[in-house]
Formats: sequence, C-alpha cells, structure tokens
Amino acid sequence: MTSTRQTRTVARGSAPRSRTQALSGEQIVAATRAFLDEHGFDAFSMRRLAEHLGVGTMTLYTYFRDKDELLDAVIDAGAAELRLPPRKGPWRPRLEQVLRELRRGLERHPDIVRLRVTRPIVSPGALRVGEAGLEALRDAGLGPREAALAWRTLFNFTFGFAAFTPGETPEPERRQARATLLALPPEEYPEMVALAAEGAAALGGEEPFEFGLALLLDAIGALVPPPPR
Amino acid sequence: MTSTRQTRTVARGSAPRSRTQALSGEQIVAATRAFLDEHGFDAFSMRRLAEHLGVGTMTLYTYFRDKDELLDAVIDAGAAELRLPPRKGPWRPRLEQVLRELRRGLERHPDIVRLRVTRPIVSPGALRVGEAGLEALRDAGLGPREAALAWRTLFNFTFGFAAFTPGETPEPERRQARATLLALPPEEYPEMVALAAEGAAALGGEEPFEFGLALLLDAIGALVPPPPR
DNA sequence: ACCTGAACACCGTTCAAGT
DNA sequence: ACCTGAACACCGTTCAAGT
Repeated sequence: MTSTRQTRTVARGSAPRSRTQALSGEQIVAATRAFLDEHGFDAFSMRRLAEHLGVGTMTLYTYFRDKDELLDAVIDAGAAELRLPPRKGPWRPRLEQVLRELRRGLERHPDIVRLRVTRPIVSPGALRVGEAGLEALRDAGLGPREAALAWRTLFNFTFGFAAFTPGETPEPERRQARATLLALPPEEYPEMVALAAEGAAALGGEEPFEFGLALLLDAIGALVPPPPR
Repeated sequence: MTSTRQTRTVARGSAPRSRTQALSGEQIVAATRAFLDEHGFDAFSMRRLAEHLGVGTMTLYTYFRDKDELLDAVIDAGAAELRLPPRKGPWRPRLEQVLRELRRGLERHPDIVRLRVTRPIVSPGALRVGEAGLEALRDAGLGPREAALAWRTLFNFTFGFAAFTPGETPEPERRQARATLLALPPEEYPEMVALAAEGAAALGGEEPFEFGLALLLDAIGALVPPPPR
C-alpha cells in the first residue's frame, strides 16, 4: 500500500523523479490500478497511462512487453492482496472465505474481468487462490480429481458472478429493463413477467451470491465421505 | 438458416445485389456471425465487416446505431436458435437441456462472451432462455424468489464456464502451463503441484461442466419441498 | 538499461453530401 | 431511406535514435 500511495503521487503531478531511476514496474502496475479504479477500463490506454505518469508512451514498454503483460501484472497484484485462510480448521468456512475474497477482488476491477478472460492465469499471486481452495476441498475429504472438479465449479460460479452481475446498474437502465420485462406477452413469458411484477429479478446485494455459494457448498458437503470410525 | 446461407453468399463474393435493397439488418447479423466464426473476435471490426460485405463502412450504420447494437443483435440471433424444452415433463432433464444448450450457444462464440459481459441482455431471444429455466424451477416446486436465485446461480455457473474455460488451448501453451505448475515450490503450493503431477488440472471435455451441473441440480433438488399428500 | 518522438497500420464514429 | 468517402480523434506497437 505504501507503493500505491507513492505511485499515486507520481501519477498525479509532475514531481521531479530521482535521476537514477524514473520508474519501476511496480509503480506502473500501481498507477494502472489507480487509473482503472478512477476512470474505468474503457478509458484505459497505454498512451493515457503514460501521460498520467508524465512519461513518454514508449517508456512503458521498457518494463512490459505489451499491454497484455501489464494487465497480467495488474491481475497478479490484485490476487496477491487477497486474504486467504491458513490450512487449518474446518473446510467450509475456509472455502467461504476464499470465494468471498475472490469475488471481492474481482469486483474491485470488474472491467478487467471482462478482458482477461481468455488466457489462463498462472501467475504466482493468482495460483495462491486456487491452492487455498484446493486445500480446503482436499481437507474436506475429496480425492484429487473430485477436488479439482469441485474447484472449477466454484471458481466458474464466482467468476461468472463477478463478470455477469451488473453491479451498479444506473437507475434509468434498471427501470428500462423492468419495463421491457413487464411489456412481454405473458402467454409466452409467464415466469419472466411474474418475476418482473414482483421485482424479484432485481435482487441485488450479497444475497444472490451467498445463495449460490451455500447451494454449492451444501452439494459438496454431500460428496464428502462420512468419517471412518 | 435460409437467411444465413443467403447472406454467406453476399458476404463471400461481389455478387451484384438487387437494386431495390442492397442489404438488410438480418444479412449483416448473419455475415457478422460468419465472420466471427471464421476469423475470431479480435479480427472483427466494422470496417472489415463492411469490406467483407462489399459495402462502404458507413452503410452498416444505416442498420445499427453502433457496434454494440450490432453485437447485441448477434447475441440475440444466437440465443433464438437454442433448442429449448417445452413446459412439460420432469424439471431436471428440462433444466439440463436449457443449460447444455446455453453452454453450447456460448461456446460457438466464445469471444463474444468476453465483451458483451457488462450490459444486461434483455432481447427477446435471450429472454427465452431465462424463461425456460425459470419455468423448470417453478415446476420443480420452488417459489418465485427461490427460483430466481437458483436461476442466477445456474446461469452464472454456465456463463462462467463458457467464458473462463480455455476451450482449445494450443498444445504448447498447455505444456507451458503444466511446466509452470510443476516448477512451483511444493511447500507453498502442495495441492497445485500434486494436481499438475497427475494431470488432473487439465481435465477437459464435457466432464467438468457436467460435474458442476449435477452438483447444482442435486442441491436444487434438495430444496424442493416433498410433494404434499 | 532506460527513455523518447515520429511513424505505421489500424480503430469507431461524425459529418456533409449524394441517390 | 439508403449509401458513401473524407475527416476526426483516437489506438498499440515498431523503429531508429538518443542518454
């Protein structure tokens, strides 16, 4: 966090940097995260980031091969900050913590989720999350293969949630969507219309995520073999 | 499908179009889908599509306000093609069909999933999918609120799966990822390393999706109140 | 090694103009 | 209404050059 504040300063003004070393990869990553938080992904570009940092665009390429590599580093930095549980204690609260933290991290940069979707993420920071999840599942008593399958299910659910839940839909769009649903022919879309009528489709906040998480953990609990005794 | 073939012809060559009407929105949508299937999302641009169609770039803007509107139409067309079950019969196989179809549709255009993630999708074609899913859940005996929550869980899982499962990772990258995992310090990443060692992380094909789907449907089945008698 | 401006090969979209 | 080329305000990245 010190590094974040430092870079914020660099990013904001035209403070004279030390003559020995103008920049560092970490500073660029921190500035990128600050930029994304402030202006959103659509506003982000290498040129704008460089301007923000008060350096020439091509300077960034001294530290990162290309834009993708920079974004990978941003993701890794975000993942490294998640507070993961140690390998002890009952599996279920541990798994809950891992997935809530993962979701929290993803929600901080929802725009990034959108783009970094295709390539596999194998940076050390990101792998910590998978490790913590797998450990909890193994400690629950699942075999390696079952644990891997269960982790992918949990991971995809959480990622899907972060990516496809419109976090802060502006009110006008929300009204519009609701009006669209209510205007549907009820013969063809009976359940959609019924849902819209009672406003249940607009369920927000933590509840939908927690509902799905509990559903999955219940199901995983049912897979666990009873303790031998 | 007739319209698809028609448009393919237009898209491919420089066949002289009728003088009365050069193009239609449907033709543009079909050409976009063909283009995406053939060249992928990264290669797609309004300019290239226009070139492909043999028209000026700005002609496309007669039919669609902007690129987003065109992509929305592409998604709607894809959703409209899914084969959804009628509202009869036992809920579980119906739900399985809805979600398998949804996944199939998303996998046809994996690149699109990536981009169209933020805005809510409320086109008629897309709503059919939600309607079919909700109907099955309601018929299973869930209340409207529970059904809505369960649907979102299933939907996010499936979307997450389509978006974050590297479908056809090229072999060299796959090897690379595996090597990275195996090179991790086993004290810090014991489960990751163990998984990589037995190749379980690379599980592909239908199994991971089916595993998660079964897990979720089991859990939903457990929510269903026993039939009153 | 670190930093740079100019140039290249692109974008989506606005505009003014044509039929 | 449908179609268009030119122009505008951008991109990411290569290159050749500077320190």
